[in-house]
Amino acid sequence: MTAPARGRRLDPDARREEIVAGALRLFAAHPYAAVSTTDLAQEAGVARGLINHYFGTKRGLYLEVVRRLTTIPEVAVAELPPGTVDVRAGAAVDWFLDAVERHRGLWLSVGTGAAGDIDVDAILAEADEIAADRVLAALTPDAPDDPYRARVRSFFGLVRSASREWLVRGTLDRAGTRALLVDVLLAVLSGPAHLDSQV
Amino acid sequence: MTAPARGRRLDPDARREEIVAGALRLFAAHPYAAVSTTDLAQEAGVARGLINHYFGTKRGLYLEVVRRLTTIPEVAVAELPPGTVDVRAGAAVDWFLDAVERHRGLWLSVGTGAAGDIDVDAILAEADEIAADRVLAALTPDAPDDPYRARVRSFFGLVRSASREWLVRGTLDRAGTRALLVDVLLAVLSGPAHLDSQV
DNA sequence: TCTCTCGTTGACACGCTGCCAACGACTCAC
DNA sequence: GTGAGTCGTTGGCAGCGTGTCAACGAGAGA
Repeated sequence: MTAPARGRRLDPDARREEIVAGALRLFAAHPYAAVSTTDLAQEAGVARGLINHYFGTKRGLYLEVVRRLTTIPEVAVAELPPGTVDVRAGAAVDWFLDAVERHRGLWLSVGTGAAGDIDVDAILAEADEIAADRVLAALTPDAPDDPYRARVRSFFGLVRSASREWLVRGTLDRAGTRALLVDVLLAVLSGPAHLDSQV
Repeated sequence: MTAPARGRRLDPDARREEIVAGALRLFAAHPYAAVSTTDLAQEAGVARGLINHYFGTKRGLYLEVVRRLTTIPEVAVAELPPGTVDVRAGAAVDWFLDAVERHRGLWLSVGTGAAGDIDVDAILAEADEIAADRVLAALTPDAPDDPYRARVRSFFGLVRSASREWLVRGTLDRAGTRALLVDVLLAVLSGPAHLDSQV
């Protein structure tokens, strides 16, 4: 790392990017409260006040980071193989597990680290909404979305828990995680048939 | 509320209880960072320093509160009706939904509010472990626990998400939530049959 | 080279947390 | 009943972290 050349004038967008990138590293490694604005400024090679100038608040910067992380990657599910729902669901799960394995640390810090604050919940809800749309479009293009969307969003909660069992606790291996996610995803999509037989 | 009679000497256990009770109310209503030790002390009718005396840290008190909330209620699943796994799972879900509906605010603040800090995760993991044992003992008393425990713990992640869909977002009604939980619980318990057919 | 714009800096004020020594309510022996 | 000791309780202190703000100066255009 060469000398950051403090005080250099930068394009606002580029500067924002640098700060967000640094914050991404710190928040991925440490919990929110353990990261100070001093740390954030130092990581970005910038004066502390600049954090507030761009993001208003340490919390504002954090929210921006969360938004980046949870926004679904560009590569969609367009390249899923044709076939039965089972096959396509399996492929989707495989794709997801690859992505998680690649960004392991970062993804865990979000799946684990968020929540509790209403703003973070809103961001995660927004991200889940998008992800749910993609899943529904890919796996049940014919059926109406509405009855299933909430079920799929709920499914993402299990996805996060299962990821932790796999990556953090080691109580599931990758194969076991895959099996669980496929089992449950199919169960989620096969309902709400049980609505008829409910008490 | 009568005058708290400040400075009155109390049994340490009773005092701890009062502080925890007050903290319970505050943390249920506001996020962690929005609650100051001053608030906590005032709510318990006590000097601020006493918080540190009993719990060392504001965080210590918070952890104690989380522990109280997540520890599974005394009433076990012993009174589930006999019958097929489907019937018993349905009854268990109904029991759970009743409990959630009753403690709505508190339960949401925990299901939502935790995570991010390793200590909180540990407490929640401990609580989930206990809950998983109860579910397994009630629904699959014969089968060995090990292959299923991680699957059931993952299931709890979906339980939390589905609760939020139901109580917060309103995208699921109680019947729909029940159907989803039963569907997924049965899928979770019917595996890991898919382990054989995995790619 | 001069000037203007605005990205950037550093110091200031304030709130919150954890620490600690002194206070005094309660207990128990006499 | 009275005195002394115990320990629950208090309030102020020191340090840290955050948000604000006025001033600086790097870069662009004339």
